[in-house]
Amino acid sequence: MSTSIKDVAAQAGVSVGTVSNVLNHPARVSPATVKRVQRAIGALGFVRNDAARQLRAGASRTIALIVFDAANPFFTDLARGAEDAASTEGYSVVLANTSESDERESGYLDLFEEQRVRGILISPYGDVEDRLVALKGFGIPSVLVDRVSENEKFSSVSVDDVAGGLIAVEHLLGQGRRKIGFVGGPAGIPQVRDRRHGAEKAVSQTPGAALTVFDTTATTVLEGRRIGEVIVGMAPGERPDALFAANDLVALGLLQALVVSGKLTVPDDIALVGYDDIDFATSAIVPLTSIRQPSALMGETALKLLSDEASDPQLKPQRIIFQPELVIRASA
Amino acid sequence: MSTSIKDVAAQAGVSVGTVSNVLNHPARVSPATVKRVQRAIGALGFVRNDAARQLRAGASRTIALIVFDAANPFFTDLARGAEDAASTEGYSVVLANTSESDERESGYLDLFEEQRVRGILISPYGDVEDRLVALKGFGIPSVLVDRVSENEKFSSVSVDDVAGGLIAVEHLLGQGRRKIGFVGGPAGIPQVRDRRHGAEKAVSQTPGAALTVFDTTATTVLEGRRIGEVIVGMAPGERPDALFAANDLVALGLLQALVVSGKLTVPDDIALVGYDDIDFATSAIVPLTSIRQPSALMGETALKLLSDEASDPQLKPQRIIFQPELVIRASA
DNA sequence: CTCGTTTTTTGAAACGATTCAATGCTCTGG
DNA sequence: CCAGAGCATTGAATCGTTTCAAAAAACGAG
Repeated sequence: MSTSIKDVAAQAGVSVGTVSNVLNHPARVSPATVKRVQRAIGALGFVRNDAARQLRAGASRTIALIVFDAANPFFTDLARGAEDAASTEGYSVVLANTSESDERESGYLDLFEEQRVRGILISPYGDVEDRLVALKGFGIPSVLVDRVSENEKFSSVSVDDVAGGLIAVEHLLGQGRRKIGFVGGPAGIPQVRDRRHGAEKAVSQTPGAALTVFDTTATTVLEGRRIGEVIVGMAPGERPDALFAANDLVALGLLQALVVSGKLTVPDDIALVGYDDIDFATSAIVPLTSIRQPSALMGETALKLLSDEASDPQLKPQRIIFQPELVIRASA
Repeated sequence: MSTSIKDVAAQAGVSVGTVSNVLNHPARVSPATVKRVQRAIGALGFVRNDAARQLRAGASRTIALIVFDAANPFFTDLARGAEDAASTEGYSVVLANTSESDERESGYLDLFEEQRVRGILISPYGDVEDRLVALKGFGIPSVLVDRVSENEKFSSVSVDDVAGGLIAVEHLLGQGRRKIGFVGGPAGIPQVRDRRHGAEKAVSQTPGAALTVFDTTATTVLEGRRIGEVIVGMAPGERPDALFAANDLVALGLLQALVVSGKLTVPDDIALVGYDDIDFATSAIVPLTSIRQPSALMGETALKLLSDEASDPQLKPQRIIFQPELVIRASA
């Protein structure tokens, strides 16, 4: 049906081996022949059949990136970093969004296993480490992103959330605030837990400082608003003079509730620090001080680790932990 | 290296043809044999090699979705719709994000052509119709999303943005507002142009109504804020009593500027309608009245069209246009 | 002009599945 | 007991590349 390498060979008057060499190792072929073959390719509109190539060559040039929430700006930034790195290394990245479904996550793992992708970048949703071990045995390496490997079997790229919580609250303490509120939850989420631990650590190092925890059922704008209203309703003596939110969505919700009330100003009455430094943080009513994670760099790094592991499967797993960074704006 | 269908056949004591039938046409094989083969598959940890399958069978079960901004909630919703539909039709969807780069868009088209994907869902960024025509001749159909096909060669799924503009402004007029402001730009973007045309149409149908256009350089929160400050600074007599924003980001920016000024209230002094109904619209300071596009449904529909076209290439292109819907909240 | 070396080209053998005509087997009815 | 129908199974051919040992061609030195 479609033109194959054989047709190209006939058209150019060379053997199929030569055409293949033009495609994959041009240096081995004389310049004149290269030109002739390329002309034939152009004339016939030949497109290499990747399935056949992969079947024979064994390895694909595709890397899969599996995330559980493609809508989260953090992941889209990370994806962009991975794509950039991939294109310089000669790989292509395809994205799979599992929409927080175990079933779909496992379905995509099946798909990519059948496709024999070169490697998998994954921010796991369900419990997939066993599955990834099997894939590794099968010759498909993985690198975890935004999550460290529990059994040390995989390389991972993540951020030190304890440090993030620490610098956020240290910043608030440094401005003389003493009654700190931590807003976030549920406590089961590793990221939330770590950020809170960092906050507790900072408070415990400063005499006279205290931390109150406001638990949320999710890290959303709505939950932030709910807590914000609670705080507005508190007696002035009880009320925190600074808030650290588990992420920027929660922080934006808090901000809205405080501003709308008309009773409290940010940062004069209450200072506020968020987490993630999403685009919206800059353009909030009061531009938000936040903790930035190097999302694109994380994607880039993860891809490089994966690429290294793909070329040398013996490589032992590396754990890379980035340090977050405080971005000071108007809210604290 | 890894186990092949041949190993499974040996283990189960059947021929390779039978193993293949178990995998693809279980009905043709006796139940006892199916069971025996499946046991062998399990014991050996066999995973079908998709490259070999595709090489022989000709067609892949993968559909590519190419978008130029994976961070836009509209596209992530659309992707979710497409994925849902795909899984019921037995396809898998992989995402490619071109990040508004012509070069990358064309690179992904190359990749998917080599991979012989079953079809392509694309929200084009650059000028790729010629490229898509070539792909079609090659046996790979495409369906355009959120953009109609200029040359009628492709099926498309989009939204009637003129109608969207019309119902938005009719709603404002219905509340007695007469001095309408349209905020959006640049005028070159098809979506912006159409929404504005709809607004003009509504105004022209109502005696005494007038439309002022506030041009923006991009549809962002920042630009919305900028215009919002301009409007706050206008003399009360000149000032619009209602605003229609080209999208929700602009609307949120406007809202922030108006609220922060403390001089104007929404919706009493100025009513406000946005477009897209993004998640943030609900949780804005004043919950935003907006125009909703059925993004997930659009993805679902596009995938079905593509699936139909994949099974019958003769099918003539269909143009499906959804009607947008007014979602009334507090801002107008 | 010849011999040895290097560069270029050749072509057949994989890769691992699917397909399909051919064969083997099991019933059923006469 | 046999012919014929209907299932189940077989296995060789095939898809379009890449690979690599071997052949051919080109080149240089003596």
